[in-house]
Amino acid sequence: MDESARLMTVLRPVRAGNAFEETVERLLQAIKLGVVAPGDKLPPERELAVRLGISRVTLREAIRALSDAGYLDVRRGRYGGAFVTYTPPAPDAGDLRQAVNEMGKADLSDALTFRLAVECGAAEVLAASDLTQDQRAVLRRRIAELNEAGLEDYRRLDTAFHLSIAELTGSSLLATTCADARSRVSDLLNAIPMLQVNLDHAAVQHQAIVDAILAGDPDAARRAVVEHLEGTAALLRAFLS
Amino acid sequence: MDESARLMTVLRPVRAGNAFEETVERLLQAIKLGVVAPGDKLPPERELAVRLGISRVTLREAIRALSDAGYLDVRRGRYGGAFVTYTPPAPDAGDLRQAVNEMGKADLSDALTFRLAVECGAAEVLAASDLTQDQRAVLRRRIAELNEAGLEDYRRLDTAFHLSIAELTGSSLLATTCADARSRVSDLLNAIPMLQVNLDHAAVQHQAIVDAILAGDPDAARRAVVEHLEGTAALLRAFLS
DNA sequence: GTTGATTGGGCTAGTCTCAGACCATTGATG
DNA sequence: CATCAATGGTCTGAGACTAGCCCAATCAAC
Repeated sequence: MDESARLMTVLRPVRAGNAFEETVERLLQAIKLGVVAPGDKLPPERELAVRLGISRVTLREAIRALSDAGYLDVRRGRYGGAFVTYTPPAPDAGDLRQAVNEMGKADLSDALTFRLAVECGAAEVLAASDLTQDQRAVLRRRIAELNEAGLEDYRRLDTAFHLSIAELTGSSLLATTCADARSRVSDLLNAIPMLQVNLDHAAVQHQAIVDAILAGDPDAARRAVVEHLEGTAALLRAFLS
Repeated sequence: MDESARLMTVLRPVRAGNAFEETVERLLQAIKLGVVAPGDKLPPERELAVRLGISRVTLREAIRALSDAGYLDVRRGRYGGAFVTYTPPAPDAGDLRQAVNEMGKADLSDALTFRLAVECGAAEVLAASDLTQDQRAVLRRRIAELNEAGLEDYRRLDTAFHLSIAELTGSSLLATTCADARSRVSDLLNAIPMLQVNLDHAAVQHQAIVDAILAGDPDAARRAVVEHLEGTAALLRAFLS
């Protein structure tokens, strides 16, 4: 509202924390989004440090912290590495209520709005572009994998499906932003009980999104994404005490 | 496409540069987006350092660099400060061609896609929400100011109009993201000659966006934003040699 | 077994960044 | 013209971060 709202927006902190903290956060994002699946290992420290643009010392501190916290199992020697041991906790309504309230009303609303906007934008952009057969195949494969998934893999493959939409636009900025938006609510989504009724609904909605994109209909894509995301968003908002 | 596309997305550099570089970038964003207008001054160093979450020493190095580069005029003593001296260079087709090609085809496409997605998303979210009278008034005021602007202030007020849409959603994440998207193409936009015919078109398109938002029609809002942004996007793409 | 490639573990010297204190300049105000 | 509050300018010691190097453990291949 205020004329100086833009000052707050642009002159915000340059860094979200020190290198160690930001690295922990990033690795946690990779783990929780299932980018490295349980049982898989992170890239070797030397390579990972280069990718993340930090020193190996700092990376090792972050890995150590995640290892201590039970997310990783680090093994030495050839064929060793940092193996992901984390599996999402079983959904629990009590945990959900607690997590939602820990986050705070304003932050939750911010995150949900953000996610809605960027995922809608990504789906629309994709629906508006001329898709190659390969791109169409990726979408179809992701949704097929998701539909065949057991409860074990559902969250990870759901994430993979959603992020694929942004990735297929070819914009890495958009892909990064959608991944960020998803990770801000991933703990909450994981705590939502997975009832068969809801999974069936989600499957129909996922199909509607894909159909709209493949049909090249941005308006339909937007509506499908809104319907899909608003369902969980309304549920989460209801948990605010 | 690749299964490991997500690895590239998530395990990207934790930091875009050192504290000095990131601070210069941020101040430049504030200046080029017109968050601090020419002739205005930045907040006092002590306050700004706290806002940016960096030490005064680092902030001063960044200010010094921008002062040396001619963006700021630093004056000591009471009522002193770092005054913005930068005014966007006169639009020039040659500069534009050069700037577009310096940026590279992939990055330009990425930035344009990103901006399209997030601005569409923001407009849709805003159109889908119940707007207060205050919010409606802000939108109307911004577009009125823009329509009355001289060539001098046009770019700054155009930016203000676009960013207001994201700000009005109440999501600071979304506002930040839109500001980032805009600043990635601001140099290019500034180099586009401002022909009266184009300004007239833009005014009509701006009005269409506001009308759709005020009418609560997300689909119409999306179409209006797409039409508005695709115009300049197509122009920029055409400049790729 | 022995070897060798790959990987995590650890050390050091140097640079970047910070917090806090103090100095220098300016100009409105009395 | 003297005062003084606000602001930029400067210094210092401590801690964070880095690059580069070498050590230690592991295990497939020979």
